[in-house]
Amino acid sequence: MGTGPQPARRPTLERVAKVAGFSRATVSRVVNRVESVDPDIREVVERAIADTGYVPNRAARSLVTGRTGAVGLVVSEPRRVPVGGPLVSSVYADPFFGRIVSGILGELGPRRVHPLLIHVDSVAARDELLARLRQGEVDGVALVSVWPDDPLPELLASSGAPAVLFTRSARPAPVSYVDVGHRQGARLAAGHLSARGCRRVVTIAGPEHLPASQDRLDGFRVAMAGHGQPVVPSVTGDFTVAGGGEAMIRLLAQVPDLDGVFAANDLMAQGALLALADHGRQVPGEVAVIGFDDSPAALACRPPLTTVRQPVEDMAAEVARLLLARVDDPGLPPSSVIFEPALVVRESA
Amino acid sequence: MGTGPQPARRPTLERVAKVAGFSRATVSRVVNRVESVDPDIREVVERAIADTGYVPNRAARSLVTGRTGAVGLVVSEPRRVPVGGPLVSSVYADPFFGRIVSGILGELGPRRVHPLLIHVDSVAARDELLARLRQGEVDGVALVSVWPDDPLPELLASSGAPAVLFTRSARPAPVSYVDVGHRQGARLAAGHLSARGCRRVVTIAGPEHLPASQDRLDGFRVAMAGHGQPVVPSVTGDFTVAGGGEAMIRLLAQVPDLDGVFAANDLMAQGALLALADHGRQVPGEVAVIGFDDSPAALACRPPLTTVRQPVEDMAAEVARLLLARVDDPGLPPSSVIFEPALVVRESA
DNA sequence: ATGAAAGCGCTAACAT
DNA sequence: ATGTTAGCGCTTTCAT
Repeated sequence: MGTGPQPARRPTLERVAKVAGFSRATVSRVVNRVESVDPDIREVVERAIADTGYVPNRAARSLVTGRTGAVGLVVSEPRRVPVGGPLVSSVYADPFFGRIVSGILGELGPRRVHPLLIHVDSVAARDELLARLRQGEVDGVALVSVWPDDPLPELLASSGAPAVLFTRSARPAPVSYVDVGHRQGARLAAGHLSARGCRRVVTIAGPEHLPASQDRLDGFRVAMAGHGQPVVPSVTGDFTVAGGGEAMIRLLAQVPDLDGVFAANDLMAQGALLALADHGRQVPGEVAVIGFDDSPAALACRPPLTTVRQPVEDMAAEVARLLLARVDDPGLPPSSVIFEPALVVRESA
Repeated sequence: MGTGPQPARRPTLERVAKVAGFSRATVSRVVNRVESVDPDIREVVERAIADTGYVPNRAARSLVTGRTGAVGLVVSEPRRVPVGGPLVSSVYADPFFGRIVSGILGELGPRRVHPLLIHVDSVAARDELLARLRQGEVDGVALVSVWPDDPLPELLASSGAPAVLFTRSARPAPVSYVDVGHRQGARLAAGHLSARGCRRVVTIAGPEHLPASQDRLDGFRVAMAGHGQPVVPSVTGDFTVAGGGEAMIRLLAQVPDLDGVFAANDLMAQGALLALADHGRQVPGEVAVIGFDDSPAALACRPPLTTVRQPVEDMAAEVARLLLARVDDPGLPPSSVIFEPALVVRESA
């Protein structure tokens, strides 16, 4: 490799300009695809760029443009262990997170922007995020919050930085968000259970104060009332398999003759299925079970889980689109997109 | 609120200096915690920083220091759908990925560096990553590769940028990596199966050409030979539940009287369990099943899965430590850390 | 259409 | 111990 004795400094615009025989400004224009450049000159410059292996320096560009080309993918969640301890979070292990990452990456990748992963689990971390945002380290933020009553959406809104939430925030705030029709999904589940002839239906709700949990629960209750079951016993779970199992056991004790279960997510439905099997209940014969999400876990259940599908990847892609649009035009007003859920009938109900 | 469409310019060092009545250099020293600053002056400056709400501009700092404070978390995987199609990847939905993220975040967070998520699924994306690395957009890279014979480790090594791999690369390259004792884990599984009295054992291997798959398979075969079973029928799976189920069905057809199964990961073991149940085989009575990973899925299995535990979070944290050390001191030679696997006995074997 | 030159905000020599 | 100053590499008026 013909590199001289000089420490191999990366080629700069200056260098390319020298090689091409034109000014930095012209090379910059070519790099940034500005139209007004003579085709012949452009060609010469492009060759020089290729020859030198030039790549623009992000920091320098950032410094002048005020843009970084990176957005924050923020997961906001209360800390479970004392500060200083290891990071314990079930969010990342939940396939839901992975689906969000896939969707966001799919949309961001082609636009050449990458998400910076930021975990916010304390007030300090929150302040730091806000500071970084103000200071322009990221151009915007996609927020996934599982912190009940999370103040972050409001703070983001008042910071004025481009931000889009994955699911509505608990407290109303003027921020864009992408969500699924939780109530509608719950209604789908209620209708199916009811049509199957279930008359003593129960539900395993998600963590309290999370809008998604609340909406699924309310929606389900209202719909079941419409189907002639005015009271739906409910136990709160934590969106994990273990939590779903425990909730199911309590429900079984509370309503021994239950014949239908609606779990607020697939992982809890899976736990419910396991608990039901442990208690010798036949599914769907004696008890019908419906989950929510249509996560990969739904297929790993026995019997395969009937569930309310949430197009997470598409939703995440929409989050990315909305965010990018706001980074390009900060003046855009907040907007929201609600996706339709769909009932996926398998064997558990 | 009162904020105009123009984001108010952030306070700069200059401004803080003016407010404090000292020079930019002194303020910079305070910000960067340089010792040689008069305590009294430091206090004045600190108040000025608080009053102005100053936050250092990363880009400017980066431009002069050549550091960004961000590292790349790269997932390298061959593309499954044509370029232009959506991003289809099972990697992110695998709890394994989430555990890696948790581990890395836990180590990086306190050091205030954040991972930039980068998906590499084409030669173009690979070149871009390398360019970004050269150009200093990230200070280093943590690589998770599920691309058999991935050339990226070698390219990373020759790029000279700090890089650490999660698991050894297929082709030997002078790069640091963190891994688990695959052969040892496989040996543990073989020993347990054998001690239980299994005599017709089979294995569901991971994708070919991945060192991890190969090592688990070889290690298992060698160990079983030592236990008196010289030939271990094997079918290759793709690390998914569905893949494990299909492999199990083929194995059942091939070796109808099998009495033990070692799956190269928990997801495939889960699939195997499901298939076994569908075929009316009792686990662990008629067939004992052991997985690998000890992922959350292991507990969601029925019966709960006996498996070889891989301390993924700890390993990921070590990846982060090794990487950070190399960012701080680029002269450090490549090193590798191998974690010990452990047999976790539950009910499936 | 192209070039010259002025910074963007910061750190790090070098002076004092 | 503190201040002065010279850039880091780039985009962007403003001239030409």
